[in-house]
Amino acid sequence: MTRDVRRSGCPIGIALDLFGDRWSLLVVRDLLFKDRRTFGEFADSGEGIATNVLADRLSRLELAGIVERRADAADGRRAVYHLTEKGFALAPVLVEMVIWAARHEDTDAPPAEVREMERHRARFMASLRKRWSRR
Amino acid sequence: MTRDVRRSGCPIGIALDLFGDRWSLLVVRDLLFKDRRTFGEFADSGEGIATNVLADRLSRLELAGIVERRADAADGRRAVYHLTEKGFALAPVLVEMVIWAARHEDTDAPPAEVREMERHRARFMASLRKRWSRR
DNA sequence: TCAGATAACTTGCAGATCGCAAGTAAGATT
DNA sequence: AATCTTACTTGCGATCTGCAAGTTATCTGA
Repeated sequence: MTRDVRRSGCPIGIALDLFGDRWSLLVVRDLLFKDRRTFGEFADSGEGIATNVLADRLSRLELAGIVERRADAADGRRAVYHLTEKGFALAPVLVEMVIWAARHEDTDAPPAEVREMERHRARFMASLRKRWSRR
Repeated sequence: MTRDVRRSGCPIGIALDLFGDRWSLLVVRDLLFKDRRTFGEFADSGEGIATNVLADRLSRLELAGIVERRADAADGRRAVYHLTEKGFALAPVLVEMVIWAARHEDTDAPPAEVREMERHRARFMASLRKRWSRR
């Protein structure tokens, strides 16, 4: 991923500079919807990201201020990742992606949940924020 | 881009299989917000996509049913691309990306327009749909 | 009518990135 | 002390990207 230069001032271009690839948003998804927080949990999240690529994405996301890395006080080996406010603010993007994919592709998303997030976006966002805020 | 296999049933994973890269959503953006419709217009859209990559992305987007390619009746050289309904349905994803980037990065997006799309999402979507429907 | 232009790609190639397997280093567990 | 776990890093072949230069079909102006 060669995007160390910002190629335009277009907000979509800039966003894609930061997370326009196969993996970055999957990490954000893990942090937002699943309760995965560690390197190992991301690596085992089922889609088969290579560990070198995962390490690269985590450091890019951290550099972008989307993710924050904290050392685990209880276990010195462990690093715990969290979404920053800026990272959490990507939730609407992910929610719209889920709604889109659920409608137009064949997914595993439970239809009831998708309908809930679609019809009561604000309520759903509030519940996400609640979970996120006790990070 | 090697994503000819669907790696999971996760809606976000599936969405990223289809457009998780640096360029695909920029083509959708050009079709949705700018009025670019031809290969040459996409190629000259400023972010510097290589023509071989553009050709690849257009054919993938077409295969995914996001974009439709039509021969121009008036000019036999020209191909005109359009968003399908499925492609247009990505508008909320792009809108949320614009809002996110405008708030968290330094972009060229006019603040007034961003505020408009943020405070009156439904109205903004309706105006986009109107433009799109006379495609 | 025919010699350019033009549009939409395709090709070739070097360099960057990816996926995979196998390390490594530091800290925890037994 | 030996082993396990966790978070990475390294090496390498395969794939993808960016860049420049074609190619083909169609249009346009003299």
